[in-house]
Amino acid sequence: MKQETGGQGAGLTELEGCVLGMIGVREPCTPYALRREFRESPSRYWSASAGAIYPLVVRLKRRGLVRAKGKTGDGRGGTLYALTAAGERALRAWLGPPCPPQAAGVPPDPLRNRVAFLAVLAPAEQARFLADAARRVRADLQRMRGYTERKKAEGDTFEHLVGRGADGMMQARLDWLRETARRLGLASAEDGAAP
Amino acid sequence: MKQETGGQGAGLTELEGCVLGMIGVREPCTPYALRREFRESPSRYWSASAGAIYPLVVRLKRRGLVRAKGKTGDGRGGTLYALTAAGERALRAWLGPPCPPQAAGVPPDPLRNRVAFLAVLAPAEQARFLADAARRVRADLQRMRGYTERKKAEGDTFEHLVGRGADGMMQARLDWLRETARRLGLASAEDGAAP
DNA sequence: TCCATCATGTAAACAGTTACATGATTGC
DNA sequence: GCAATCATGTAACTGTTTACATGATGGA
Repeated sequence: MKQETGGQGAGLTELEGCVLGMIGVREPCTPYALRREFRESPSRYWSASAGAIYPLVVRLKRRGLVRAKGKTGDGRGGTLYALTAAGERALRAWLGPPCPPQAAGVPPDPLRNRVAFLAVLAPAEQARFLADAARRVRADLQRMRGYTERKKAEGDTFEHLVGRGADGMMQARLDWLRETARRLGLASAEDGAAP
Repeated sequence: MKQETGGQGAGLTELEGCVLGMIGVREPCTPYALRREFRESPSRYWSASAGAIYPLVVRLKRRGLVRAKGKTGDGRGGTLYALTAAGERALRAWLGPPCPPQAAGVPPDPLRNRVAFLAVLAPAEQARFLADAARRVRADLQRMRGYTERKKAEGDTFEHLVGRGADGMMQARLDWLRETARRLGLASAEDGAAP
């Protein structure tokens, strides 16, 4: 999947944009630090694998968007990277405005995909599906809130805002799962919903 | 990107699961009908390209999950497909319960990705970004609501529920953009927000 | 007649995945 | 001394994308 979401001539993948942004806000840093960031993020969308990050950084370097800026102080061979002037321009172009259509549009949701085909299940199974989904969404919401609180405590305003955004989405999904159960005339099996 | 979100031994991509589900709820149908469905969906996540659908259907056929079931009545060479017993089992396994962790987790959001790096913009540009994003989200929300209303009028309960889910997400994003502007101390530039 | 749509494919490119591999360093 | 982490890569694979291609059908 190509996943191009950059505005006009940007030509940046969503992951490339994110990596460029991560380097931008905490220059200079090593690719490994980026990997750690991805690994600790509550979103499991990207794998944070070495096979994704290192070739990507090489790509950005070849395009002249980042440049090596020395090594880490400790003896390990960590290469520090920073944005070039072109890199900063590319980051701004990727960010927008204008916001690319893909970015504003309805975000994908695997749960929504599944509900679309719930007709193939018997009502009792539909109820079980919805109850199970709600339980897991609530669990992930709790995990995520820990992350958000930690970021807030660290004074990271923007990462806190990101967490608030994810929070709102998860809350919306919970409300929607409840509404879905109600509309399908199923016992919603509400056990300990968070306020 | 592999995108495996199937439960346990399912081994189905998200797109494969969706196609299997689409065939399941409206058997029998042609691959072209699936393409039309994707094209008319308010979600622009998948391209609905021939290069995605046809090889995918061939894949499902080779795995014994779908089977050809005659041709369309009109003279065009449309091949109708339907689920096999194994296909129905695979669909149920993909749907869950149990709901795979990837499905319940925080869904990706390009807007959230961008807000994470808003620090590289000056406050005035941040305000412009947020206003532009909100405007576009509102526009997409309107487009999407047309689709949802149409589905409701057609009596398609589940597609209506899917629309309601997307609606909730978009609404949550709008609220969040507003909150973000407020927290950053920016003039939110509220022009004609939908209730 | 002509154009849009129906209908099915193929080919090349590419991003991101899993898995494997190596070596240095820190902490116990 | 040993395990975990730091740090950087490589190799094979696969799903999806863009772009191209063909032919038949329906309506203006």
